[in-house]
This record gives sequence, C-alpha cells and structure tokens, in this order.
Amino acid sequence: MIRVLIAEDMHLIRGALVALLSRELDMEVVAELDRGDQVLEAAIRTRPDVAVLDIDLPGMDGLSAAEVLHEQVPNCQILVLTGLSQPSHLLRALKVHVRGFILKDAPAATLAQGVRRVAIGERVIDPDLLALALETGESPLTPREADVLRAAEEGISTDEIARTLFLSSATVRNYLSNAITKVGGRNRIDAIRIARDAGWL
Amino acid sequence: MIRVLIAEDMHLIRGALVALLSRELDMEVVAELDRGDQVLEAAIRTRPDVAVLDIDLPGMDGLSAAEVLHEQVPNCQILVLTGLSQPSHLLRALKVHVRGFILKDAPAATLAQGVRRVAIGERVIDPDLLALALETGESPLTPREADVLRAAEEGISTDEIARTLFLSSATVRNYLSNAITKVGGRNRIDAIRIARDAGWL
DNA sequence: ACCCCATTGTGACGAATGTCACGGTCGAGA
DNA sequence: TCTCGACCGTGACATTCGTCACAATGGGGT
Repeated sequence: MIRVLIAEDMHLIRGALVALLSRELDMEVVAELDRGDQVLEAAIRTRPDVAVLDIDLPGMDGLSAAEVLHEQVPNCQILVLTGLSQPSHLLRALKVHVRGFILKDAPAATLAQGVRRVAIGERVIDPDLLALALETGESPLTPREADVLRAAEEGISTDEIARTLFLSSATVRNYLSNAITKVGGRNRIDAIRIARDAGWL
Repeated sequence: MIRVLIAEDMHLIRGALVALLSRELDMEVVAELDRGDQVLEAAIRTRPDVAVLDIDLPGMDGLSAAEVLHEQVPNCQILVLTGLSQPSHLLRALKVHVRGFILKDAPAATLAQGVRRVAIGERVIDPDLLALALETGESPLTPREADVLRAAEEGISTDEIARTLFLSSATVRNYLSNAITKVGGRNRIDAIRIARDAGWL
C-alpha cells in the first residue's frame, strides 16, 4: 500500500484528486492539506511514501516545502503538480530533489502511475517540459535586476522604484536597461512579460 | 438521475472531477470534453441536465460555449467553474444565463451540491464573489481603449500598436492616456495591471 | 595579487511617453 | 432634429524612459 500525502490549495481540486487516487487499490491518501507550511508536520505525523505537492500553495510554496521535506523526511518521495509549465520551476524542482513533475493537463491516469513510479524511486518528468526548461535555461538577470523588474511589474514609476529599493533613479534606469537588453525585450513592458513567462521573476 | 456534462481542459483535473461526481449516487457523467467548441455537439448528443464548464477552454471559452448552449439546448442548466475570481467573468456569465458559478477553491462538496441545485433551477453563486463583481463593476474602457491596452500588454511600442490597429501613433497615445486616467493608473504598465486584474481585457 | 562581475552612482542625449487643447465624422437615442 | 459619446486625428509641451560612457567599491575565484 502506497501512503500518499496531498497538498493542493483549491479545495475542489484537492477533493477531486483524492477521489481519483482513492479509486486506486494500491494506494491510500493519508493526509490532505491546503497550505505549504503544514506539509512537514503532516509528513512527520503520517509518514507518507509519496508527497504530491502543488507548486502554488499559500504559506510556503510547494518547492520550498519539498526542500525541507527532503531534508527532514528523506524517504518520502516528492511529486510536484503544476498548472503552468514554467521552465524555471522545473529547474528549481530538480535542485531540491523532486522525483516527479506532472502538469495538470496530463492524462488522468498519469497521476496514479506517477505516484507508483516515484514510490519505487524512479523519476517522472514530462520530456517536452524538460526540453523546454533546458532551452529556456536559468535567469540571465542578476538578483538586483530581477528586483527592479519585479518592482516595475507593479506599475510604479522609476523613482518610486528607486525609493522602495533605496537606489538612485538613474541606477534604476540602468538596471532596467540591462534587464531589457538581457532578456531581449523592446521596453520594460516587454521585458516584464518575457521574464514573467520564463519564470525569472 | 442527473445527467452531467463536464468540460475542463486540464486532463488530470477533469479526470479528478469525474471521479468526484461519480461517487455521487444521484448523478452520472454522460460526457467529458477538453474543448469549448465540442460542447454543443456533445450536449445535443447526450442531452445532459447540467453542463459544468470551465471558463478557460481551448477552441471556445466556457462563457461563449454557455451562450450557444443556452440557445440551442435551453433545458440544460449551466454551471461555470473558474480558478481565478475575475469579477467581469461573473458579470458576463450572468448575461448568458449561467445558473451557477463556482470557484475551484470552494469546498469539494460544493460542486455536487451545486450540480443538484442548478439541476432544479436554483442559482448557485458565491456571495463574496458577487459582491466583488458588483463593486468592481463593468469596464470603464471603450472598446478601442481596451484594444490599445491589450496591444500595449504585448510590450510593443506605441507606433507598432498604431500600425497593428491602423491608427495614428498620436491617437494611440491619446487612448492610452484616457485608459490610464479611467482605471486610475500611474502609467501604462499600471493601467495594464489594473485592467487585467479586473478582467477588463 | 589579480581579474571578473555585481552593485551603485553621475551626466548627458535622443526617443518615447503622458497630457492637454482642439477639431472633425458618425451612429444611437431623446 | 439635435445631442451625446465613441472614434480618429493634429500639434505642442513637459516628463519619463532607454541608452551610453564612465567611475568607484567590494566580494569571489584563479
């Protein structure tokens, strides 16, 4: 019997996923949560074989939860579930020893099969997504450039960005100029869109 | 027996929703689809009592599908499912005679209950979301202003927008200026963000 | 010790942007 | 018919933005 923990914030979806896995005779759902910061506690208490984590959880995101989970409960295999195919998420997931990475638009049978495969230590990663991740690569932005882009995303003006980040407004313009060049955008809006789509923010 | 049609593009979620509803003894899933433009054909063929439509479907969005469905198969009640709580979606849903509007982070029991209630002609709408929708209201933007904002969202420059919309670049600047003022933004980025969050694009 | 790069800043320049005033056409309603 | 608002445009203006050259500091590697 494979013991499964599920963390997914949308109640309806979580209930539906539990219903899906409950039909499988060789697995049982031993914990279901809606917050990332409850994952560790629940895993210690219920000792699941596999943790199915949504990326986008309140409290603590799924990948951070995966990181602490891997350290504290190393024999629990982790399978990450995500709606968007953001390449950077996969890269980060691999760094924190996630064994499986499944998109929500994968066929329904994939989840149960994925749970079985990560339970025996195999990796389960969509080849298309992996290729996309390798192609997109890591962020070309320095931490500060990413900060400035994130601030610009809010729609605030250059010198408001400067004030919130304690920079000169000229410096902010320089960082934005660098960021625009690096990501290949035409202006800050383009750069924000490109960086967000690639998951670099 | 309540006959249910389900349209949801993410396979895994769709399978899970089917699993959830299949546990209910008083309903059966007679059709499951992943495209909006297949809804009408499937509804005519399977004659469901209730159609559960995701908003965000490929081919034809859920609300457009709801519209044609209401005209062609009027005794099929429609329940819309959405992940984001964009007020404008609810407003449009009400216009096309949708009976129910459920968020994906509602409790799992809500869906089956919602299906039962719309099946007997009741309305099922989250009161919080309704309040938010009435508060946000309809878009203050004229169609053309919305066009220009949508184009600006792509990150292209003002005169590229002008070329794609066959306008003078000065006119584009005027529309953007109007839009920025109307939505209460500080610049075009702010206006794009505000309008997108409100669902006005 | 040296180099590389992130970080932060200045000054300057042209281009893009945001705002305003103004005028015209056209279709929908009062 | 007349008015109103959406639509489209011009011209002008100040401001912001994007880019460049240049310089100083400081942490990490080789």
